[in-house]
Parts: sequence; structure tokens; C-alpha cells
Amino acid sequence: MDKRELILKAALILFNTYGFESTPTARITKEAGVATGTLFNYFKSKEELINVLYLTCKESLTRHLSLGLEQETTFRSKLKKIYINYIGWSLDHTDEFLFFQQFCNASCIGETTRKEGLSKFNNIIELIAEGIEQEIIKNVNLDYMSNLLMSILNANTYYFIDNPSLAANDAFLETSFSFLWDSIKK
Amino acid sequence: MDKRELILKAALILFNTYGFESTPTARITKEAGVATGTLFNYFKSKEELINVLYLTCKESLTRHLSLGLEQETTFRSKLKKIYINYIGWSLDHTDEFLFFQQFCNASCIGETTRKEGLSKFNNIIELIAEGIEQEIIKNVNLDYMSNLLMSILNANTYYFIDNPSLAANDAFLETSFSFLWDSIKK
DNA sequence: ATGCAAAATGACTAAACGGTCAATATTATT
DNA sequence: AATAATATTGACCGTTTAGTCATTTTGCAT
Repeated sequence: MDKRELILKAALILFNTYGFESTPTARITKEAGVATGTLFNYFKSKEELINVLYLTCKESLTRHLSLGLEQETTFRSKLKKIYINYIGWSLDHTDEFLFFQQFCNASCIGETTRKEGLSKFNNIIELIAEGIEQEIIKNVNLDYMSNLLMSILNANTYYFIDNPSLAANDAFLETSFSFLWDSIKK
Repeated sequence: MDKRELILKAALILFNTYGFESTPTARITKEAGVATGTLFNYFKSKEELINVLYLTCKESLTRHLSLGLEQETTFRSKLKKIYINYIGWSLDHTDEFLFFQQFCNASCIGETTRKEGLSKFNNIIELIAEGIEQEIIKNVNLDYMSNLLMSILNANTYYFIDNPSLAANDAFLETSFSFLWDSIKK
């Protein structure tokens, strides 16, 4: 297997478990089964490594979020599709989801990386803006609405990760979505 | 001023800004204006320092949450009182609130400390349980409901911290509370 | 087989860290 | 004023860290 991939995979799990500063590069390379120097052949520094990891995760997530979105017709069904996609991706990529939660606001992630990551959510922000304009959801500041949505979404996702069997339960999926929808609908 | 207090105060801000691992004890003592050894006279280790900080913050918060709660009669008004108290405390103790958000799940906080901290929320959890029993709010798992509530509460609090002038606006306070209430009410 | 470029290695280094402790300063007691 | 008790200090130490680089191994073209 590609040694770069092995390093990224080991780093993902170790960063999740011990945090960025408490994970020595020597530990990462040991876990990946490569020499200490190899990490620095592929990444300029430990910081570059975690930034690459961050963007890789975010790309994987955003790619999945829009899947099948064009088939939905109403605002609610579009939002629910994104909701289902988000939870589905998180269950399939638990380590990536948890990494993301832990490091999305960490100072080891550079400002450039963070901005690049945020831009990938633009189409979803636009959808929310439409919902406000069409008076389907409450009329508040777009930033406020986005952050609130993400908070509820993440809270629900954590619950599905702790109880993965529930994800196959359409009734509970709808119930959990109702917490989000009832909160924002007009 | 008490040197112990100076150390706690400096640590709070530095941990917020740079994180636990990226804040050398030497930096804390320098900022506090005391010698490096002084920190270890008051705290056995850097870890004990952050655990004390955690419990201090949590105590201050929970003391304020129940203020005036006995005067409220309905479930909704009780919850709103807690809501207002939480946001009020967070605005008055922004550093403590942010510290809390960053470190409530961090591994540097010991299991004992975390459990001690959680127990302080017991009366609020009980209130939520009553709301479920009395069929005022949706009937779901108590843990799920608690986590969801905290998520919405924190999302709203962040917004008030970014826009402190809104906290004096009763209409917006009610609007923001409606995001929480509409989400959970039956 | 041979030569060669690219990839991988791990012993090594300079810097930074948490924590110690003997010495010093401050405060309280008589 | 003398003494004892307590609080404070910062030079110092052993350990750990990210990152380097001369050397070795690998894979491929001829």
C-alpha cells in the first residue's frame, strides 16, 4: 500500500485518540510501519500533515453531501436528502467525522486551509438562503441559521454513531430530522 | 492579588488561545508575573491546573443556571429562564464559556473531573425528564434530548457572544429561544 | 546483469518541555 | 529584635520532540 496513505491513515486515528500535540511523529510512522524520515518525504512538517488530512476529509464529505440532490423537488426534501447524506457519510467514515469535529476549530489548522474547506459548503449555504427568501424557514441572519443547522446536524450524527442500528430505521430518521426541521421552519 | 488566582486567570486565556499542549507552563507563569516554581506550589502538575480550572468554571456556571428558577411556573418558562441564565453567564464570562466548549471533551480532563462536572447538571436533566413524562416535549431518549438541547443552546450562545448587543433585545431573545423550543416541543 | 534515479531509512541533533529543589525573601510569632 | 514558619524564586535536569541527512534499498530501463 502507498506509504503516504498509510501515514495519513495512522495519523487520523492517532490524532483522534491523543490529539495533535500529544501524537509524536515517531508514533505515527511506527503505526504506519514506515521510517521516521518517510513522513517528511511526503509532508513538509507535522502541521502540513494535519492540514492535508483536514482537506481530504472535508472533500470526501462534501462530495457525498450533494448525492442525488437534483432528484428532490421541495426545499424540505432537499434538506432531508443532505441530512441523510451527512449522517450516512459520517457512519461510513466515523474516524473522519470525529477528526473533523475535533479539529475544525483547532489552531493547528491554518487559516488558508479553513477558508478553502468552508468554501466547499457554498452550495448548501445558498440553498438555505433560498429557503429564507421563499419564507419557508425563519427569517434570521444566514450565519446564525447555518451554525444552528450544523449544530443540530452534528448532535444528531453523534447519536447515530453511538447507535448505528438506528440509521436503518426510517421512522427514527424522520423523527430525528423533525428536531432540525421543526426548529427552523416558519 | 493572590498568585494562585493570577495563575488560573493567565492559564484560562492562554489555554483558550493556544490549547493545552501548546501552552508551556513557563508561559503561564510569565503571563501571571510569578516564577515557574510557583505554579507547582499551588498545583501538583499542569494537568491538575487545567482540571481545577474546569471545575471552577463549571461550578460558576451551574450556580447561575438555577437563579430565579423557583419563580417560574410552566415548563416552558422554566426552560426559558435557564436559557436566559446560560446566555447571561456566558456573556459575563466569555473566556470561561469558550474554555468550557474547547475542553469539555478533551482528554486532559480526567474522568473523575468530568463526572463531578456532569453531576452538577442533574437538576436540569430531571426537569427535561419531567417535560417528557408530561408529554410537553417529544418523547425520545433522555441523553439524546439533553445533547440536542445543549447543542442548540451553545450555538445560540456563540451568536450572542459575537453580537452582544442582541442580548438586550427581548424580541430576539424570544426568537432565538423559539429555535430551541420549536425543535423539542410536541 | 548493470547502472541509475527515486524512495526509504534511522541514527542523530538542537530546541523545548514539565517539573525539582536548594537558596532566598517574606510574613507571623514571641 | 530574634526566631521560626511559610511562600517564592529561577537555575537546573532528564526527557521528549520535530525535523535532518548521509547512507542504503528498491524498482526500472537498458
